[in-house]
Amino acid sequence: MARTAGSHSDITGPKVRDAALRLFARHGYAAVSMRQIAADVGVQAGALYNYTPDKQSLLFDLMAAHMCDLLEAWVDDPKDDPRARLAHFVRFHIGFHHERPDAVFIAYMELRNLTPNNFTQIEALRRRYEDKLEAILCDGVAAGAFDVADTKIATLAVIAMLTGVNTWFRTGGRLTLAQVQAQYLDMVVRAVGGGQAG
Amino acid sequence: MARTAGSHSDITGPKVRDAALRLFARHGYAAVSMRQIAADVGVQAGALYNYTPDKQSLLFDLMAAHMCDLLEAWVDDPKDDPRARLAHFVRFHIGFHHERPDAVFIAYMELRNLTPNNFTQIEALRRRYEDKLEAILCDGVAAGAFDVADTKIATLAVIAMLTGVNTWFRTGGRLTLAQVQAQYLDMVVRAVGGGQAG
DNA sequence: GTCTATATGAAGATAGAC
DNA sequence: GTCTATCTTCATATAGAC
Repeated sequence: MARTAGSHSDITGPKVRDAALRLFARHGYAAVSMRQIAADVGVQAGALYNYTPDKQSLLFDLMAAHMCDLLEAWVDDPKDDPRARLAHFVRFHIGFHHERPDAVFIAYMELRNLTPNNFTQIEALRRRYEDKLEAILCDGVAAGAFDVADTKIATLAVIAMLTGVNTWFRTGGRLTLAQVQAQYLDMVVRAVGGGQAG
Repeated sequence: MARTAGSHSDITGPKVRDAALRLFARHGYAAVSMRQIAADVGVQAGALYNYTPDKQSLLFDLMAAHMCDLLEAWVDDPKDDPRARLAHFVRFHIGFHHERPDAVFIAYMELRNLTPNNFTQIEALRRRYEDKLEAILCDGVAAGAFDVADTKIATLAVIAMLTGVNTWFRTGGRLTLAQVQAQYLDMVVRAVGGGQAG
C-alpha cells in the first residue's frame, strides 16, 4: 500500500502477455501493433517497453513459455504398456491443447515471424515433444503392439491429426471433449496397427 | 510488336500473382508490403494497382483460385468401391497439395486476414471439399466397408493428417512421394476401420 | 502500362517529465 | 511505472506526366 499511484508492475506484466497472446492469435503478429496491445491493457504504448525489450521478444517469450509448459506437463512411464502410454498421450495432447487455443495457434502460425535464432530454439522444443510420441511408437513396435512402417512419419501424422481438433472443436457443441478424445484415440490406435494386439 | 515500350500487361499480371503468392507464404500477408511485391516483380508499387484494386483483393483472389483449382481437379465416381475411392482421395490430396505448397500454406494460414465477406466465401469452398471426403466415408460405412463412429470427425481428422505432409515432406529426402502416399494410405484406411473388409 | 511524386496515416521505439 | 511527445521509417493508395 506504500505504492505510488501509477505503480502496477506485478499486475501489468501478465496483462501485457495475456493481451498480446489473444491479439496475436486473433489477428496475427504482424497485423497487431504495440499501440493495440497497450490499448487492450489500458496503458500507453511506451509503457509496454517496461515489460519487453521489443515486439519480437514478446512473441518469442509467449511461444517458448507455451512449449515449455507442454514439455513439463507431459508425464510418461516407459515401463507401462505401449497401448496405455499411447492412449495417455492422445488424451493429454487433445486436452492440453484444448485448454490454450491461443497459445497453440500462435505456436505454429507465427513461426515465420521469428528471427532465425528464435526460430531454431522453438523448433528444438517442438522436436523434443515429437520425440516423446515417437518413443512410445518405437517401444510399441519393438514389443509387437504396434505395426508402423516408419515411426517418424507416424509421429507427425498422429500429431497433425490431433492438433487439428483445435480448429473445429468448441465446448458446448454436439460432442463433449471426452467423446472427441475417445474417437481420436480409436482412430490413432487403429492407424498405428494397435487394433488387435494387446 | 506494335506495343509501346512499357507495355507488359499480359506478362506482368501473372508475375504479380506469383510474387504475391511466394511472399505471402514466406513472410505472411500482413508482413509483406506492396513495395516488396513490386520490387520482386520489377516495377514500382503504383503499377501493381493496374492488376488489383487493393492488397486484400490480391489475397482473396489467390486463395479463391487455389480452392477452385482443388475442387476442379478432384474427380470421383460414387459407383466405385469405397476403398478405391478413399485410396484415390488420399493420393490425390497429398499429390495436389505437394505441387503447390505456397498456395496451400496461404489458404489456411491467412484466413484471419480476410475481410468477413471474403472469409465466408473461402470457408464455403473449403467446406465443399471436405464434403467430398465425407461422402466417401458415408458410402463406405453404409456399404460395411468402413467403421467410423462419426464421419464428420473422421473427415476432419483425415484431412488434417494428410495436409500435415506439406509441413515436412521435401522431394529428394529419405522417402519418395509415392512412399509417403502409400504409408499415409495405410494409416488412413486402418483409421477408418477399412483394414479387414473389402 | 509504368513512372515519379505525394497524400495521409500508422508503425516501432525512445526521451524526459512526473 | 506511466505519461506525453516525438523521431524515423514505412505503409496503402492515388494523381498526373510520359
